[in-house]
Amino acid sequence: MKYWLLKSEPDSFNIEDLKNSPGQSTLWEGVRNYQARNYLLAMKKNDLAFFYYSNCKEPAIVGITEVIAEAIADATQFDPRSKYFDPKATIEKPRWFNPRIKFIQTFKKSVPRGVLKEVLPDMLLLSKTRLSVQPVQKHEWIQIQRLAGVKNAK
DNA sequence: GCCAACGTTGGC
DNA sequence: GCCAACGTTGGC
Repeated sequence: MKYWLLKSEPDSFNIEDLKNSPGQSTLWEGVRNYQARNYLLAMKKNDLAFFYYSNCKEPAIVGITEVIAEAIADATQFDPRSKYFDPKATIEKPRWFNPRIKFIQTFKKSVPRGVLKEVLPDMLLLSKTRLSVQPVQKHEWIQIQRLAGVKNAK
């Protein structure tokens, strides 16, 4: 099983929005960066992902989601009215794929970027500023849950 | 709101 | 294929 981190701007889609979605799940659409794309393709069912708030007052990891379906062709790439439309993508050869992720929990105590800098200074999140999907190491995963005060961590 | 980092585009 | 120009991300 692998661990991931997904960035979202809380003004556009936050973890409450995910919780309130049908089935408490959503397709992770709209990523148009090749490195992130490769990570999205590598996200497999049962993998877990942190939900991170970017571009906001207090950037932080706020909760946990689980991958429940993998590598679904991103519908927005075929839609000329979508801002994510990709004229080079075809139904036969899609270029962009989504995992479906499900809400697991919102941390009672979110873990701010500032704390991550102190405790886990080597995290990819702190150096790869523009990568919206990233892998998380197991020891980082465990440590962050501890910082968030999660009991029965997995 | 500023601006550094960095990915993408397009002319040559 | 290089690289300047440009656009976006995202912390601060």
